Amino acid sequence: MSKGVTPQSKDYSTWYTDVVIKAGLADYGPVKGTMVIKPYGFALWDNIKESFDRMIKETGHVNAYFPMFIPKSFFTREAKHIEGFAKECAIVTHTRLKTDSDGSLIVDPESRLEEEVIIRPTSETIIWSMYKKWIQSYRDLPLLINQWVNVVRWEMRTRLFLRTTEFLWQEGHTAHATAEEAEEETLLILELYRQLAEDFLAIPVLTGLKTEAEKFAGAEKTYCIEAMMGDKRSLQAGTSHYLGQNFAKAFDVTFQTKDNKEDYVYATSWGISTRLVGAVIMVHGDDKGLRLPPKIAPYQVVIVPIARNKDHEKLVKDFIEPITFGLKENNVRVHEDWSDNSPGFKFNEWEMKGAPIRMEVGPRDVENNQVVLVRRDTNEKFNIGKEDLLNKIPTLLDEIQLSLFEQAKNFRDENTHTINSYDEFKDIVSNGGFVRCGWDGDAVTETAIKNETKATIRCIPFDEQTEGLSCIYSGKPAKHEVIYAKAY
RNA sequence: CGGGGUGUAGCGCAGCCCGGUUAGCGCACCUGCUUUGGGAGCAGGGGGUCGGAGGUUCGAAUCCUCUCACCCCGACCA
Repeated sequence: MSKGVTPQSKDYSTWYTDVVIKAGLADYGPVKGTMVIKPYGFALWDNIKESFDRMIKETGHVNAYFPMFIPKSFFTREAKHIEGFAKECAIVTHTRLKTDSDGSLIVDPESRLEEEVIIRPTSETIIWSMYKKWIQSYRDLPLLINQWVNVVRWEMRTRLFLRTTEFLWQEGHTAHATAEEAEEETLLILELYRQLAEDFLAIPVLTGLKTEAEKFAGAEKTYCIEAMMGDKRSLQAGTSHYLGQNFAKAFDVTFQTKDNKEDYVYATSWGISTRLVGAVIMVHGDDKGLRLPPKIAPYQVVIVPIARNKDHEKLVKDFIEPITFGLKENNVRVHEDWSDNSPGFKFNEWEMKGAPIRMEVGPRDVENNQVVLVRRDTNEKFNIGKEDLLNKIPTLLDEIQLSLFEQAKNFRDENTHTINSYDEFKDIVSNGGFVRCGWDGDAVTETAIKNETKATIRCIPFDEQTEGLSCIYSGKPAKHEVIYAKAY
């Protein structure tokens, strides 16, 4: 195994894969497109999960579990929904294996299912089939259910965390008595996603609405958070859908209103996935590897002891012990690396793994009653007295969290352009970056631009300014100001 | 699904053209000693149905046929 990773400037996607593998986040599974999330990578997902789980519980949502197997017939109910997912479904057709006459293992043809079962690519259909049973009156509403599960979308090309055949996510599915309330819910969740991304993952995001072409199959409106990766391409980091009455009608979910009338239920659904781990890697990572925001880092402080002999070892160990204890008392996730590797190796290793703070402790430090701290975000290296540590570390972690966000935000802003001509547009888009420009609102224009440049409308931002703006392609008056970029 | 490529130790590869000792190298791994403030050194060691099947041959990693798998590039997706 070679040292280091392929530099970003040489080949960004190889850099990405190198980091994922060498930082020990994930590995390839035996079936094409599958991924094993290793403990260090899963810790990241666990932290994201815990944080968001807390947010939705504080806003009245509850967790449940629905089966991963969905009757095929459910998918025929909502026309656009089936159209959106038909091409990437895994289907269970048999329930048994048997040994053939020549000793090989085969699918038992006798075990063929009468109705095939679809492995969920998303759970709207099965959830709404159940909601039909659970909802009778306005008193049953709103119904605010979420689940943390795996889903399967059979993809042609895959990339670890960003696009895999099976991935983990949360999917929220809510039912409401009015359209207004459902829309409010959609936007509330979008705001929670924004907070999660910005305050927790230190990833600045644009919020806005997807165009008709880009919205979720079966939705009335799709809102999204959209982030710029280190190669200036865009990544959809979370989506929140207002479903109107589409699924209620497809699954015949009605309720009695206060004034004793019958109406279809209004719905939302929303999701974030393990793709967010990919976003963290690509937004913050550098040529040394990961740079993890402290709030998500499995270890916020990694202590590298330096000892030339057994005496030193004992000296350093005794010195570190109360530090580790004190940090843990202060809810700092700290790790002592006593592995057999050389200090130099450990420095590189923990830089690869993105630990926000490295603490070096050797005999010299013990003698001076101090330690050496190194910030992963700035490479800044400094000495600090032992007695100041417990105060300084939490502050420093906050600083790193903020500094990573600021760096990412500056990068995005520097690479976001407002432009006046289509030539300029093509130029910027081909070199990577966001373009903010006018769009006449016509799907034909959208498709034409996509075919000519491979860039898509990432979102119609909430803060759009259409006054005096004209369409970058057709020259007609702009219906919307939009963000264009090449996307993952 | 169209185009290109690769299968030899855990990983990365050489050997193949031109068949011939016991299939080799780097990294990783194991043991021991010396080391440790930016990827340590030396010595010893373990590990292979050469992707699979068939064929040619006295003899196949090497030549022929078939097959399987995976990777990269183009149309869809969180």
